[in-house]
Amino acid sequence: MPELPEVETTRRKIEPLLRGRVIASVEHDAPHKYRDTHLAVGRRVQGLSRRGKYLMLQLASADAAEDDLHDLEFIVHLGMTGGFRLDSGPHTRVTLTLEPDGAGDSQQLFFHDPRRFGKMAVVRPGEYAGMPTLAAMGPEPLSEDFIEGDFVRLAREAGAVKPWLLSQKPVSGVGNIYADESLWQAQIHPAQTRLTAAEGQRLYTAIREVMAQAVDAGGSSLGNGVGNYRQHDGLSGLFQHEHHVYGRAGQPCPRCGTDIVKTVLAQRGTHFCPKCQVFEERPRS
DNA sequence: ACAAGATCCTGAACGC
DNA sequence: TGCGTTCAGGATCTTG
Repeated sequence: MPELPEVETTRRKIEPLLRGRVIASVEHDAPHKYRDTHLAVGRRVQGLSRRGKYLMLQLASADAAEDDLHDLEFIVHLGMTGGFRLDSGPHTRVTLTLEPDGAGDSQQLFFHDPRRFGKMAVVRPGEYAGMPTLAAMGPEPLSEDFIEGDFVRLAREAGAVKPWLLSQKPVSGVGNIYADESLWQAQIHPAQTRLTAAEGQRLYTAIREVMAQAVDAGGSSLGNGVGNYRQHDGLSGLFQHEHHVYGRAGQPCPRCGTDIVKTVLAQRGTHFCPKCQVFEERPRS
């Protein structure tokens, strides 16, 4: 469920609750999904960062100064349905308890994850063996590391463009919703292979624009389904109101009025405009 | 090397 | 109302 905009929104919202606090306990079952969390106990959260759809809490010793380097990373992946909440509930999978800070701030944060696809692990900084997607993560779409020329060059050799984006290798953080939205904006068919330079440039720009707008809107919250993304305080994102194709099968394309089509590509629901996004056969030469 | 499929899970929505 | 089927925003491992 959560893609870059939802994970970034989560980061911004929970960082003030965690920064500077010492972790008193991390309680959960299913240790294979939440690895080495005991290493976080007694450590201070120096800050929260994000890579693609992964959140990482920087941990240092409890007596570390504010600007000391962290020596552990507490990595969180929200999976399809994970999110942090201020209250526990039937789908609470992990309970994070903080040492009192004397300011009366909340002492617990609950990781809620109905489908249990979320994962956590405490590792030494940068040690991402066992997390191949994170280890091979492409550049952040909203950073200076995301370079148009590099992206266009890679896209010329790529297979079907949507699965290629979902691999997280050409660029990080793009999931099913934002892949469909970016491809619609760039007017490229989701199954198109071997993008032209013009297509690659349009897609590069579209990804940056769509991601920036979605982050500004606090991400997308969809329907009432099990995977409905919510912020820790129960608030919804607003970007679902800006969707042009995702979840709009049978409704008119905002650009040309043709009915939006939904198909399945790489086992993912895929929405596009059959008139604006035309597939062209481009065999490997 | 790459693509396609199966797998991990649960619950909401839909059809009969 | 009740039951079975289908579907869901992701990552990863196996198979071809």
